[in-house]
Amino acid sequence: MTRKSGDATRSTIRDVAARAGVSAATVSRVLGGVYPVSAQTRTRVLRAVRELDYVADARAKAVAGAGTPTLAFVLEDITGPSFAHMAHGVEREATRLGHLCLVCSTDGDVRHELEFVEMMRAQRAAAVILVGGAADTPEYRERTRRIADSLAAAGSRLVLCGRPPLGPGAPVTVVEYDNEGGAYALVAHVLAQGHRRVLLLGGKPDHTTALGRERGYTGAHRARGLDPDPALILHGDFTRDSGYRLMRGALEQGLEFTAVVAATDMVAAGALTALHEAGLDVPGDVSLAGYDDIPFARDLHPALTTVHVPYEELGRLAVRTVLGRSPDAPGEHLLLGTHVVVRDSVAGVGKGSRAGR
Amino acid sequence: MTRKSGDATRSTIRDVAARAGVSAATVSRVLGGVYPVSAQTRTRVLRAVRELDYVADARAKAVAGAGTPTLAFVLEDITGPSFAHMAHGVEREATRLGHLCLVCSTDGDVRHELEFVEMMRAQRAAAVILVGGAADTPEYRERTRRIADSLAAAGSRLVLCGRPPLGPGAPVTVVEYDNEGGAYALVAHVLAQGHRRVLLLGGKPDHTTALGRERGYTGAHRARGLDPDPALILHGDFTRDSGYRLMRGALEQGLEFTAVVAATDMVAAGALTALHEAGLDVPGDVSLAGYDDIPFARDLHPALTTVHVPYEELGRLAVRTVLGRSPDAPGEHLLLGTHVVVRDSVAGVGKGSRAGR
DNA sequence: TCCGCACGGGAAACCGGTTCCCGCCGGGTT
DNA sequence: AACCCGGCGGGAACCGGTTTCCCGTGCGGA
Repeated sequence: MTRKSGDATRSTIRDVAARAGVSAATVSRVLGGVYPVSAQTRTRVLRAVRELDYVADARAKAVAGAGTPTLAFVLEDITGPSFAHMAHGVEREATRLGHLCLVCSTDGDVRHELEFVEMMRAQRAAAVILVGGAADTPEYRERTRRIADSLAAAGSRLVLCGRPPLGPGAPVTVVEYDNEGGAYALVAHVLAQGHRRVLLLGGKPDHTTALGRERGYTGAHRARGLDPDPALILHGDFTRDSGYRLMRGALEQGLEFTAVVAATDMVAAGALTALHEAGLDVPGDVSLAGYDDIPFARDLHPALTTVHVPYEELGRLAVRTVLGRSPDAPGEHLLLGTHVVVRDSVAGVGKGSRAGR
Repeated sequence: MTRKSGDATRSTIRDVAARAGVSAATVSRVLGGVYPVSAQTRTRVLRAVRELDYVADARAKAVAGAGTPTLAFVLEDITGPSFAHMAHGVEREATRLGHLCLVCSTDGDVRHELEFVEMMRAQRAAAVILVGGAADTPEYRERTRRIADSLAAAGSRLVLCGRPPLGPGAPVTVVEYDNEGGAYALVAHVLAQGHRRVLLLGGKPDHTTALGRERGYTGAHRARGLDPDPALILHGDFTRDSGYRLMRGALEQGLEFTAVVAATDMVAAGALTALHEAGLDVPGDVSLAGYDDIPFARDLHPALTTVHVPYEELGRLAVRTVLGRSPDAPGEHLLLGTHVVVRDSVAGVGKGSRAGR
């Protein structure tokens, strides 16, 4: 009777051993590398492996203590350009170092984040990398702290990538960038052009990233002895649609401003078309700035002034820092620099009509 | 002596059993769900689990035959918007169905693709999803065919997502979209506006996706009895920078054309900037169209006419189709529709100066 | 009172690998 | 000729779970 189609039988190491006429231990040694094996045995085993198209079960290896551990990263939405770049950095560096990557996206749901981390713990991931910001509430801190402890106790480690530390003593590796500083420099640049009423199209009110950028906005004002009008701070999320809606709303509402600072380039993109639709010229009537420096920022018209964030580097650093590190070493904190890249969307004030009615 | 910090000891099921005063089998049963266990025993076990913060090792479960298999997807670069959307679809549907996702990016290197698939086979992934196009050479087909067979023999399955089938009889699930049809409709739309010399900013010459779009371009011409000038077909890749470079080159070279069709929206974005830098108005002087309908296509100025591809749906379908399917069922082939979305970047010919010198 | 059955739980085999430990065998030394 | 030593390979324990098989107990019915 021939092999019925559908028998989908993987061969095990013992099948290989039987076919090569040796023991399973020997097969393992041939494949494993270092243990001395005679040339003749080796070729017999390798032939059997080839004939059976055998590949050792990575999970069984892992259980037995061999095998390279996998890395896990959890992010909100792989679709966001900055997330994607961080993820890319993580993934590249991980595979360069020979690790596989598990990925989960939470869609912004905190419960999912929790579930995923639990799953990653079950997978015995070498590290769990939380990519991107999060809603910063007391419960969040406490919960994340517990996760970090739990991971550390299991020999793994939590990494916060693009998210601020939890507080002293948490067994967490933090790799973030100077979020506030970037916003500060950007807004300072805008103010230096003479703008005094600059609209902030922010993110969710308690989101760490949004918060940092908002602090930079406020700080840059204060540094000039200015007090930003709270009415000029709007909240949405980091999507293109949010920028569009917020901008339309502000326009319809007759808010007065001469410049707009968007929380992200995507938000800026949406805001830009809203501005265009309202017949306003950028930067003639209104100046506009973004944040993130995603690749197509220069393809907007006018090319978008924004702040550059080394997202990919961030991801790479996250994995490089966390691997080869004792699981319960004290927290480590890396802070990467940002810089504003000046293009054409911010100009001096008072060169055109003015927004608002 | 207290627990020294650094002992990073995971607890095993036997630890839990010992603490609860039962056997490991019982712990497994309590956690597993269905087997009858007395209420008292259950609570004792659960308490021990909680006290030890125990999580069962997913890899050990997998070896023992329990546990949910993971899914794997391999793509070129998570950073590309269309890739990201497919990945998102895959990931969302997979977690909805309770599966974890492994991700690898090949950076366009075929050898990496091969390595990764081998790794996924070692991981005993339920399915391996190849996301996005690839260079279509005879070796590619043969190699991929072998991979498919090998995966099928191991009870897994290869899925091609956004990539054409390999030929008859391959144990492969294909979920793609009407790449050629979309390009055909788009170029037909451009031709209908009176354009006769339309420049194609294509992808790599033998890339499946690029090829399909090129076929659509040619087909639309032929259908009108036109013969496209080969000099108007340029090759690059799918990035923004490629579009920019190609467009600049075409302009400097003095190529004659009244419309530009870009292989992707990203390419179109780069091309648009090059056009603007050359002082040309779009669509006054030159019409421009893209492909993919990525979210910010409408934020370019003018808003980009493009073809919409249901990328996320594609990813979702890929996992839904492949799960709950016998591993060596005959090949299945799903083809999703595309449609052109008309915005402002394509206008009638002869309304402005003209590109080329 | 005795039998049988359902219920709950333990021992052990198993999943597919790795690795420790030991024994065999051939060759060089004394 | 006896001894020792080193290179190879096999048996078995182990990793951390699941599942089969079996047994002791307590209960209800005859």
